[in-house]
Amino acid sequence: MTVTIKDVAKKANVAPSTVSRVIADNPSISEKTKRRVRKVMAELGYHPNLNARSLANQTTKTIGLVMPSSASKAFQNPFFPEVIRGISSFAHGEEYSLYMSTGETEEEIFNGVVKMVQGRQIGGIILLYSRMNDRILEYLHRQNFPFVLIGKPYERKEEITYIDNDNYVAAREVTEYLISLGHKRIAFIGGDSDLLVTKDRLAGMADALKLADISLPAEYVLNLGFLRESGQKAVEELMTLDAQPTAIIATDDLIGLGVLSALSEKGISVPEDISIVSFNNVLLSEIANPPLTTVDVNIYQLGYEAAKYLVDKIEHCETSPKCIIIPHKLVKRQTCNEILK
Amino acid sequence: MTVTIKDVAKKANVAPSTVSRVIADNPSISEKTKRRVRKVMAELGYHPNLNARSLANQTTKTIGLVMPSSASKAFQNPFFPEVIRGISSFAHGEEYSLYMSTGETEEEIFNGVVKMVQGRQIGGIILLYSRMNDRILEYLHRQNFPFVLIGKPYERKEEITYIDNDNYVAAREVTEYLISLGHKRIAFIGGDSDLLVTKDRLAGMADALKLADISLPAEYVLNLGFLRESGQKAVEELMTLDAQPTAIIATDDLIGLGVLSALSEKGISVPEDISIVSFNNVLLSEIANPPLTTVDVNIYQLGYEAAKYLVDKIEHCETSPKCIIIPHKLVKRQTCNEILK
DNA sequence: ATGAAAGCGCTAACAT
DNA sequence: ATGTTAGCGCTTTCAT
Repeated sequence: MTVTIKDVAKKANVAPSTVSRVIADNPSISEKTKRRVRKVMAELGYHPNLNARSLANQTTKTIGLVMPSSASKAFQNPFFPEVIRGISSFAHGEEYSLYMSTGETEEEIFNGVVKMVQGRQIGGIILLYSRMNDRILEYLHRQNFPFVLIGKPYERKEEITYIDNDNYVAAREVTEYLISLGHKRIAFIGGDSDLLVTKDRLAGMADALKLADISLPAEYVLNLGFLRESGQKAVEELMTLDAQPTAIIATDDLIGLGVLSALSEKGISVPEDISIVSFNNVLLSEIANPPLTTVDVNIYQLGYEAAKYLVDKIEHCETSPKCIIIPHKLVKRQTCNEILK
Repeated sequence: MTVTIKDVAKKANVAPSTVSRVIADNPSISEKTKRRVRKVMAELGYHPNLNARSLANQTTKTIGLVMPSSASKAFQNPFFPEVIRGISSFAHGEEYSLYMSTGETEEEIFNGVVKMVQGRQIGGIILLYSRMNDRILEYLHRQNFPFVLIGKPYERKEEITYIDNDNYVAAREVTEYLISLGHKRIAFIGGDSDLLVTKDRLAGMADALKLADISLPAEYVLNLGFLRESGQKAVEELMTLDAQPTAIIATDDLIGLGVLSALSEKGISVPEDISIVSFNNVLLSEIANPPLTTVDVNIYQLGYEAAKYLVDKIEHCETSPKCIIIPHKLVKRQTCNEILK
């Protein structure tokens, strides 16, 4: 039924191995037979069975993707499509495809990873998030299976290849910017507190503040998850304070949006009454109303480089771990005002 | 190095075929040996090589996903993560995984599809978009390869299984709602005009208008792609008109957001000066400022059902094409006002 | 209830 | 430069 390498071989009067070599463009086959074989392949509509190939040579040109538990709606964050676009773009150039397992809980996801690793379905893995004490990361590292991390490893930084922004510096810059505008009461709204981005950005902010001799009261630091409610709840809490902040740093555009909308519901105007800076520069931060001032972290690039270094690892057995830092850039739009007093 | 079925067989003192049967939970193996074999599998940390399995039995539990050309940033629309979440959820229950090829241009995507189909990497395909004259759809249909469509086929409706909303009715309802609020000058901003959703929604709106004896001038119908600019440009055009619309129907929340922000830039307030309804009820429509009145099309459900019917097709050779309509619901938030005059 | 053996479609020594 | 052959790890008749 399906046309195999044998059919091609027969029709082209060569051995199956020759056909195989033609597919691999092996230099030891004469141009003449190559042409002939290729012609037959086209005529017959031959396409290699990739399972058979993978089985025979113990490799597969596919990359596994691991997202944070999709049950958590974090997945709705446009960050992910965008990293994937970056990954996909590099992958395509190298003829790699992408594979996703389908768990929802942490346990299921872990099992999915084991299954695709041991089941030999993928040649390497990209972790699209980074959190503390990650079981999956532990497993991959122990297995010595090729993987790269988007974000920063919690421990063993020297043994793991990861692609990240300099979130510490980015947050520092953002804070300094706010300070330069005259802000002294600056609040921080983060995503999940076990995510490393959250930690790094908070650290950067705290240091910038300290350097400027500005205090960061505990009530100004909120970690409420990555979603809308995060922004909403944060605003509730912040606004009951005696000393209300004049500026807010949100670790994610989605949170920034939530803050924006919560503020507007309360009749507080941005940037007149309060300034906001968020992170990521997702498409919709520009559509926001008013458009968000945000740190462009080059999401696409994060994905692209991740794929690149992973393929490197897979194909060239590139084993020495690397740390790749993608540049960021503050995009000033309309949510920050100077404070005069 | 890797532990195979033979290793297990040896250690459990049975034949490889027996192990294979244990994996398949074949009833003709005694519970006793099943237990024994399973124990050995656990001890050895055995995991089946899925390539080998696929090769041997010519099936594979993975679903291919096809998105619209990711070069077009349509992919940034949170619609996709959400459908995928739905797909993933059902798929997981059936132990299916997901596979994506990585093309960017139409041509590349098409080749990717052929490769995964002929390469026997996937057992079926879900098309996450539906447009006119789609080459991929043609191909799959001709090959008689199991696939389902999210959206509506342009032709041969009776031969294709598709999951869709009743976009025509939804648009009618939305329009009637607007009419009931007193609006008579209603504009339509659609995504790509060769997408079938756009057509259906426009048709529904047009009919509702006709029924109410309200005209729909050509200048009121804009199709400018799915993105932010779409909303922006549309507002530009609409606002130069002599008879400016008092309400806008946008076929997508992202467009709705764009409109919102463009309007606010011009100092036009929503819903006081102009009303907006959009479609999809993506997470961020709720975060919008003001929160968007939108049609919840149950994106997750679209994905879930798509996966369900695809698996049905694959496993039970369910061949008779079906049309599944997912219910929609108008979610009234804060972008529509009554018009008094 | 279990084993032996052939074969899925391909690659990779090893020959020639 | 090309053919022969033996697997890759699994499933599945066909025996027993």
